[in-house]
Amino acid sequence: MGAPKQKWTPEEEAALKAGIQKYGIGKWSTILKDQEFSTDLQSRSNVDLKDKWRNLKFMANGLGSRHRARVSSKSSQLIIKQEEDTTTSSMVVDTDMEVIGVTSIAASNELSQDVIFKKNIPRLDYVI
Amino acid sequence: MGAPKQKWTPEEEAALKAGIQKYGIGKWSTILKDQEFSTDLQSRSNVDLKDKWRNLKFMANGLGSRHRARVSSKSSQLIIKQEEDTTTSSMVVDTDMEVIGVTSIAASNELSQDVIFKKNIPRLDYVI
DNA sequence: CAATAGGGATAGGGTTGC
DNA sequence: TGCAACCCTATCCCTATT
Repeated sequence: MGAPKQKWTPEEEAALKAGIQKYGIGKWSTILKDQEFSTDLQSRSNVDLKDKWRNLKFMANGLGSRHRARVSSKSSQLIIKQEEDTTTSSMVVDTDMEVIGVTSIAASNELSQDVIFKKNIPRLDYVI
Repeated sequence: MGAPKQKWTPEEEAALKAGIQKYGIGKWSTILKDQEFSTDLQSRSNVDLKDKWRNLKFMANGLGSRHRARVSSKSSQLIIKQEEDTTTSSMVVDTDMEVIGVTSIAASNELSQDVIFKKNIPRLDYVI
């Protein structure tokens, strides 16, 4: 094992969120190359950023980890999908820099759903 | 609520140790997939293997269970680290199939420490 | 080939039952 | 009550795809 397990610090988490605000979801390498974030994220790879974001997403939706969410009943299943084209997506961020929402628009024949979440107070009623 | 506490048999324990000899520490799923061990370990998961190995490790180091070990003073703390590349690691096993030692070699600039243990007679003097 | 998405595996803290 | 066995899940790995 390269690193025995490097826990994410609040600084790293904040840098990741700020990077997502600036470039959008899925632009992990772009975020890493930005001097604004590269200092805090020095010890992280683009894959690390992807994995951490996945984890944050599921933490925020109030259902716990992604594995727990997968065993929920089909009727209440949350299927979260991101749109790759940042020009068609928007993000909502509160004053504390907590990402509270991401809305994406389906392109062409690709299915898409909105993902809306908040860190401490899940707003599942917003989710369709 | 989970499984009714299935105690490890000597056969299972031996299979686990043999698997570790063959593939190295941390290759739990690989061990389970090997037909040589899958029979004896049929009722065990990769996580079970990991947990059992952790118990064996702490039993062997003479400090008792891992929960007790956590309250020991920093100066006497044992920090155990494994090298992932099995081609650079070796293991020493006695005739009774008791794992008595594992030595790993640091790769490139990565720090590494040896872990040496014995089941009944701790050999802490071997640990640096 | 560099990067991303997603499934899968591992590590380590926490919990439970005997 | 201590400990072996088991659970939870953040982090890390592997592979397919583009």
